[in-house]
Amino acid sequence: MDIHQNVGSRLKALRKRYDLSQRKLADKAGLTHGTVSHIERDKISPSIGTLRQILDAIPMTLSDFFSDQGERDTDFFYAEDDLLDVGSGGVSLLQIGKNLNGLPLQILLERYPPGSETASTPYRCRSGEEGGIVIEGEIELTIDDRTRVLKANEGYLFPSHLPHKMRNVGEVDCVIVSACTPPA
Amino acid sequence: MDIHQNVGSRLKALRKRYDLSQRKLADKAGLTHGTVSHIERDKISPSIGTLRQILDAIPMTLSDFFSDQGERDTDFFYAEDDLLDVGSGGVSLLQIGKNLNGLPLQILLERYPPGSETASTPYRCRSGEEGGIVIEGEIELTIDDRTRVLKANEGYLFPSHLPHKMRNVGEVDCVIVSACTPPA
DNA sequence: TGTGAGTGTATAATATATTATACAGTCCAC
DNA sequence: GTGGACTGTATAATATATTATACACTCACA
Repeated sequence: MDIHQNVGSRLKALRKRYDLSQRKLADKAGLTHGTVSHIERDKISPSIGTLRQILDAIPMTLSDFFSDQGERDTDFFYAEDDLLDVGSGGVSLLQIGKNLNGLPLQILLERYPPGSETASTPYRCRSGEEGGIVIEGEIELTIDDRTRVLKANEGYLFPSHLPHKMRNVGEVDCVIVSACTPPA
Repeated sequence: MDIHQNVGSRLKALRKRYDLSQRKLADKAGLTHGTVSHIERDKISPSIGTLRQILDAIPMTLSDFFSDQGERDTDFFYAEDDLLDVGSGGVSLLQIGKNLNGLPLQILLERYPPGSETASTPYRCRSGEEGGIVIEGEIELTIDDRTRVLKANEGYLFPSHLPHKMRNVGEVDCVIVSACTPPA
């Protein structure tokens, strides 16, 4: 009963972030504040049902609760210089936020020069979704053996675990805004 | 359907998929096979520690265990006509995918005419993140009492539970690509 | 037929989680 | 100061999870 690493501190941080007292949270969840106190101090390992009750009251999913969520930025705005380039080769991938660890959302401003492409590796992500919208130019997108060319104002959306590949078959840069969750 | 999804059937399917008997799994996890049996038939709600032991033996993370991996759309590509307008007033919000129910990711192509704005209501979302990138024009964005004007290629990212408001204070349309998770 | 090695289930005994309390500290109004 | 409404913690009593069994069933093989 000492092996539950961080359920307690996680719950406490979560509760604080939503500005709830142990009693308020316990009321919403239909539990007693003592239980919340026990859990937060890692005195007990709550049952799934109990934790689900608590998270439903916040609300938050069990999956999100257990996905590592570190401290988050308090800086909400990002100038162009604040975007972090995580691309390689000729491809530019500008990411919103430098410290995404644990954040459930990654947004990228992508620019593909003519002829450039992303690796065709299956790139086995965790469960999650990935999608985007083409802003300028054209891109050939292959998802799980299905290929299509997308133009400006067209989009895509697929589960991240599928192998996928981007290739700019046009003659001008292709600009895409993409989002995926959770970040790999 | 996921509110009361049973841990039991999920664990049983998982165990079967890895071709393990209740005893083999229990041994690996350092538990008794009776416990596994109880859990699979939903006779008990296991403690987090116990479930973690079991999943470690498979292995699988708690987050992945609770993440819904149900059937989803097999249509990955979206032409401009396939985007669903969920906006109101003068604001156009084109959503990728018509049937997002249960999907953890919503991507929007937003267009704000000069002078238009989104409701200033706190708009208390579920937990999650929301962010975006300005493509054209300028937008005045207010997040939790902080206000800033963003131009093209600038972005924003914040936890969805904070009150926020958009207003186009420029003289041309403002185009934004945004993403949020989970969809409200 | 058996016998042995598998399966999963059912049930008391025991360990643990959850409740119902009491307690101590903080903050604010008066 | 004093009272009241909050915090969060600590500890017995109770409810529940987990264990240690026993049991019934299937399948392969002699």
